[in-house]
Amino acid sequence: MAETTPEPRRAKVLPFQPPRRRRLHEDVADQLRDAIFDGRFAEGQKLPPERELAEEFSVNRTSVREAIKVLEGLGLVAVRQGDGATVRPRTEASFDALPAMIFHGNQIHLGLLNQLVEVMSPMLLEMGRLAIERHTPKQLEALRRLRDELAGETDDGHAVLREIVVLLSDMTRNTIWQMLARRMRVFLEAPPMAGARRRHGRDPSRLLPGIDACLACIEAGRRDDAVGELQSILREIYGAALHDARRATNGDPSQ
Amino acid sequence: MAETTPEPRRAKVLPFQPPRRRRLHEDVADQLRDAIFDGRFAEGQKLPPERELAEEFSVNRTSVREAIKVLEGLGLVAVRQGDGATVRPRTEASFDALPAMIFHGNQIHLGLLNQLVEVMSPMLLEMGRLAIERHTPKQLEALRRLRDELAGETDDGHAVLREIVVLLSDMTRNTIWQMLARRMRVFLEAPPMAGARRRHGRDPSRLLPGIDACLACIEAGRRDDAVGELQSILREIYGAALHDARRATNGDPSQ
DNA sequence: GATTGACAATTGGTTGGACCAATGGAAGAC
DNA sequence: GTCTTCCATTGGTCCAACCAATTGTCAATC
Repeated sequence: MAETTPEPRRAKVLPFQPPRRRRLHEDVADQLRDAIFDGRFAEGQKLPPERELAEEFSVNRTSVREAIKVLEGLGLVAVRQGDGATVRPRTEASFDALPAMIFHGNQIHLGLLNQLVEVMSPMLLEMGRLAIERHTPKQLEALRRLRDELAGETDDGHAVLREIVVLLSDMTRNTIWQMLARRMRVFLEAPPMAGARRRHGRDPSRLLPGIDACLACIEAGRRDDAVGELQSILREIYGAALHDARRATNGDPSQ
Repeated sequence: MAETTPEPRRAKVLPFQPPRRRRLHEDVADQLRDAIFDGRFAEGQKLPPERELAEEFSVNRTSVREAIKVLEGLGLVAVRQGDGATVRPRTEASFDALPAMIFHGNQIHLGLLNQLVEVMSPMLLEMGRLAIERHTPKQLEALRRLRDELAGETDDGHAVLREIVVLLSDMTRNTIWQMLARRMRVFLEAPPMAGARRRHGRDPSRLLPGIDACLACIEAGRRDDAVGELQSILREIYGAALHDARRATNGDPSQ
């Protein structure tokens, strides 16, 4: 496991995605899901019978069933034997359905994204507060390493940022926060958001002064000040994200 | 739809549950899920092949596949063709898996429940803050009606409390909060939690003074004071819930 | 005429079996 | 040793059939 050459490790040229062979039912599920969000299947309305959908999609009924099972898991439809699959109210949906609700094709549902930020903003601040309160020296050291990585040459500063959020969640010693932080990556890595950031996003290294200030406060034992710095950083991040999203949907010239 | 007899509406004799015929794959999924949480399948370990599980459960391979699809949706396993289904780290799980993680058979995972309260406590307070800020007169009226329902004879005060939380989420005019509040019901209605409350729970009407105080502050336009009252109410609720849960797991004499 | 009960069509649930496709390790070639 | 080839394992898809719940219909009954 020990590197023979101590020189800085090679940065990945591109963030290649593993080819992840798409399964049929995933394709079917995505199309049905989008149809629901489009309103082509309204709340309370019934999906066509499985046998009919199978013919329409030109796949076996099995694949349609698996797709509907996914939608059921997302809380988008309720299935009853003898009856059919009924579209449930949007507010009953699972959080796992949120990315698809917000990122629609290449469009971004700005209203929902704003609402999400409104919810997550105080949440992340609270998470940071706990992290500052409970971290171990070893974790603080890891945080400093990530800070240095952000400062040095890195192929994807945004990825480092995500790592920082995950590390903060670990610092809270709270499993729920850990789950939350890890689930959040799904939003940040959603293609429309990642694309917008790639085209319009500012360099994450702009956050370094704030991070350094926050670290300094932590080391000095001034926790409240550290939380204040954290709040500034979060505001900056949210602002940038919303800005990128807005530009991505309102006529993007570079697209 | 108008009642011909204006007398108080009949209270349901029993909280009958619809028979909800259990589907095979749900049973299989539950057993596998519990096996994962028990540690019978550790992180990184592989589940037995579908064909083997089918034989073990004495069901068709299709049912096993649907069950595994559910686990995949919950983020508990990762499936790869040609390889198998690998158990993922607990922190990667979906929130939808949380109820099963916390309520295990008749036991309650007190540690996790505490962590959940730690996360939800500031969240709900923030939700209430928005509700107080943005509510419409009509919604406030609905809130007063729920308050009166809690004060009068009601068959299930806890159900009314849940209604109040949902109403508060609607007041925020934020879809994400609405989804959150509605998803939360799953936790509160989980059999072990509901049972503990039925056996040890105090009457929710004890919260009436706090609720009235909060309403008074809202009407007087003193929002900050209203939030303060809300905080007291939440603390009371959390305390009671944790108390009930503790008694439910630590040798319950009435059981 | 209203209610009840039997019936049939519709639709999801389950089964068994077959074959395709990706993975990973084992055997063999160099 | 290293690389390639091959094959057993395992998930993915398909097909055809039958079971089971739901719903509406319609005749029998009161």
